[in-house]
Amino acid sequence: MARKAASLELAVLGLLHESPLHGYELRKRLNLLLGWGRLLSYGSLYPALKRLLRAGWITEVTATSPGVSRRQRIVYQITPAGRQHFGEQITDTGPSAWEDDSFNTRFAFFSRTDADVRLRILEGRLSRLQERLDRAQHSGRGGSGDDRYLSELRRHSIESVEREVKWLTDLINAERSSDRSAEQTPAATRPDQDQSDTTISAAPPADATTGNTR
Amino acid sequence: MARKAASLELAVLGLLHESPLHGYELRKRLNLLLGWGRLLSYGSLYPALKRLLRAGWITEVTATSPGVSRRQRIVYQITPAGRQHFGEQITDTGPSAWEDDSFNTRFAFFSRTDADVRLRILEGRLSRLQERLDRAQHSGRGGSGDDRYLSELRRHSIESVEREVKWLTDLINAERSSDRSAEQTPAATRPDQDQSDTTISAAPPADATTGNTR
DNA sequence: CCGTGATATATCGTGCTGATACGTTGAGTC
DNA sequence: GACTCAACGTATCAGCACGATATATCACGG
Repeated sequence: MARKAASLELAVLGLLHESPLHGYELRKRLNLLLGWGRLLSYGSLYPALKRLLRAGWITEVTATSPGVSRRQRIVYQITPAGRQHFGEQITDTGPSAWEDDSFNTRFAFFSRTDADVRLRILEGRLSRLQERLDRAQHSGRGGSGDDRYLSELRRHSIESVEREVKWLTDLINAERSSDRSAEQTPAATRPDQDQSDTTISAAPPADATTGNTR
Repeated sequence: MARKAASLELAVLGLLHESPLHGYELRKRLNLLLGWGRLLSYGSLYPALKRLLRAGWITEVTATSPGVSRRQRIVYQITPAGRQHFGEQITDTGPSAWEDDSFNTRFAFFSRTDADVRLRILEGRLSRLQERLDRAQHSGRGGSGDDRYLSELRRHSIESVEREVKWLTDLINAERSSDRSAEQTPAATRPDQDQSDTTISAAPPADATTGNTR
């Protein structure tokens, strides 16, 4: 249960891993890190922080002003147990590491992840997207035959997923190269100035899509 | 309240507008129509149907077998009041018609929508996406400075939104053309065989994305 | 006939989302 | 110095989505 909850908690631990933060700042960073669309609400953040407190992964400290302001703020810190938990979770390639939220969170902390784990996660994500693509293409026209707008919507959705697939494929190739040749460029290494690539393009979480979701 | 709920109800009314359906079939079609990612669960569908029943927009009929099977099925039909409500909602360019779910639902029923309303919806959606783009580009590097993976994630997210923007722009131009020249090709009219277009590309709901969302 | 898988209806717990409330701090401005 | 206003900051609530699960019927093959 709580797939999304788990990835939110993981993201919080990841941010606190670097430095202690208070709620407001935490929300801003989370919104930058994940979620370019709808923003994370306090109604999700605070309950998540409480769960983390209960589990002993973080502690809270009431701090009084950093320099000028004497405004009270509640600062959250990660505990050693929390660091350990974060390490286990980020490494865990268990079921569900390829879902939208979970994948994004893990990807955001890739620089703290081992190369082999990175590869496993990228490949898992890739196969998950390919499944979506198959389902979408297989369904063909869905019920309503020849509606122009509907088929345009579908075309665009499929193209989006294809773009996403291409992105992952490039990342995987980059990982493999840097894996073989010592430990060089870890990231994307976009082929060239790109533009006018003959291959297909794919895109984001099918859900959202111009497509999507919802 | 209930942005998502409202768009789900609208989608159900839109499907029932064509023909009566039972729950199982309704779910399948909704999953084709919207949501290429996570599928709609009965835990959302049945409560939505109950809300629609309570409001008097649909009625349920227990049907016994279409041909061979004498299995009981509960078939839902739209009422005249439901048709009217659907017409009002689909035309309503009120606040919130540009959100991910809401926009997708409305777009899916574009062929039953007047040309001027289509344009208003597309333009509203466009400006909403442009806002996202501005926010994302403005934020620049968000806190963590130079993380290779993080910046790659951001780059891809932004590209996705740009692709989405381009899609909408093309659609709007197509609408304007067909608007001026009588009432011809309503849909996309992709420029040519496409591929290797020199312009930038944009994409789906920032949320999902490789970026993403949600 | 018995198992398997698609069809079909329904509910429950967990917790996300958007709205809202309330209070503080700092900067501008007249 | 008093006023306004936006950003900061913590917190809660109603409504509802989601995933899991329970139950049952039907078609088909072995």
